[in-house]
Amino acid sequence: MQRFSVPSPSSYRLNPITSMATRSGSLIWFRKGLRVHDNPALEFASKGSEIMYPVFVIDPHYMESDPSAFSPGSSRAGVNRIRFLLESLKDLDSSLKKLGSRLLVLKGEPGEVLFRCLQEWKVKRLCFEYDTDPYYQALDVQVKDYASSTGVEVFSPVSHTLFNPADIIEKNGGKPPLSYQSFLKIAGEPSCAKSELVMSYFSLPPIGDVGNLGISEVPSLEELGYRDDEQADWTPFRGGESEALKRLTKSISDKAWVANFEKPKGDPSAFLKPATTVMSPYLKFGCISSRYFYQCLQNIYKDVKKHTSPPVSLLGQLLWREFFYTTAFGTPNFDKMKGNRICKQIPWNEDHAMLAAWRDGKTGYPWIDAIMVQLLKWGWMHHLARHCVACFLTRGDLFIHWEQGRDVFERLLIDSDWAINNGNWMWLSCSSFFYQYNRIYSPISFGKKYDPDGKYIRHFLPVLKVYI
DNA sequence: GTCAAGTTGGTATA
DNA sequence: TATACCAACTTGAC
Repeated sequence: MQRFSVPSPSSYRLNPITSMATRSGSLIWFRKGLRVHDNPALEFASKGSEIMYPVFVIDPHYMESDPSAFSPGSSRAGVNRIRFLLESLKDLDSSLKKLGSRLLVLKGEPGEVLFRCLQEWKVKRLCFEYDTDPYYQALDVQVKDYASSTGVEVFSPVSHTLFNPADIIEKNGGKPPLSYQSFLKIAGEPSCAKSELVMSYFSLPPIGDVGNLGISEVPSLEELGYRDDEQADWTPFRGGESEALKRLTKSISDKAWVANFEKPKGDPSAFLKPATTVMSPYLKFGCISSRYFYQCLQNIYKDVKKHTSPPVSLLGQLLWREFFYTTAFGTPNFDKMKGNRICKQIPWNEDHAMLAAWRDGKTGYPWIDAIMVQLLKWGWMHHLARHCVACFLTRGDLFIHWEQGRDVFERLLIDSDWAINNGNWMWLSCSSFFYQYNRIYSPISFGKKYDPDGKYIRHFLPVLKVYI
């Protein structure tokens, strides 16, 4: 069980630093974790290093425009998420510049680019946040092998999540808990509950000689091959750590709201002022630290007489994220029906025309179509709205494979997260975690309940304005 | 074997 | 407007 033996961040700190006399400096490789605050990889890279190379690698497959895709974007991501990522990188670059550093942007296949950097710059340390997604699990093995074979010390702390999923799986006897309540019991309190987080710096080490590796500034959308008129109604959510911290501060400024938050009671049709914090895209890219978010919530809970609890509370939402990260990490083929031991095997229908109608917001059910248009235009919709369209596509109405709905969400959501997206699609299709298939979200009455005047539907389906 | 499980719709009742 | 309750379901945890 090699993949579960990941040391905790604290044990890394105790390791002696083994530097080679001929090497100097460190390289911090940003992937997620696009922030300065509470970033242990950045902290370790900057400590005791005279020079530091902050690197982000643009993978053209992920970032560059693919005109053959079903919506504007790259082959793997919608343009809303690409833009969110670019904004996050610009903000990170600007924060680093204020501290005497900058973001070095390189283009190419990430592993190959990184090997070239390590060769050229002869750093003694490579630091990057540990990542449980299969893409990084595979890539990071190669990178770690390469680094250790060339005498580079690797520091890869767990800081994207509150818990190390491997720890929880180990505590549970080698398998992830499959119910939320048992997850809570096993997980207990995260270590960040009592630790102090490094939130800011006076300065960071300067960058060294970058050689001839094709370093650039953070590119614009146009430079990646997108036309600026490609999407008229952009997502209203701006990327970046600064925006994330502002949004968090504002979201939790109303202590009574935080204390009384109950996710199921939110209004999925509220779009001018969403019923939730909309912190998910910032958590996805690590523009905000989940551990800082956790501490902010605990400080508020301490100050109020009573507050809601998981699973429905705001803290409960952070823990849902941990739950899915843990089950995803401990389940082979988590993103597939076949070969996935926790997924019910269901003979789903093949229907490309219906799938396309669902995807493009053309089912004829205004409530369903408005939600899908919000997804296309904004890359975000309320959690319950996601439930409605996922139920509709799978067990509720069309009986189409959850993997096909998952693909559409994965591409279009600005907060698209591998573990959470796959977990929720299995949940909604009654393939795993939840099995009460007789509980169906009505594509008509559910919308009427929350949007009786059709304000939401009219906003995202303006063609209906004349009728309702 | 028993119990509990975040997030349904519809109806009855206060 | 809010709440209670029923119908009819499977599975994980213990």
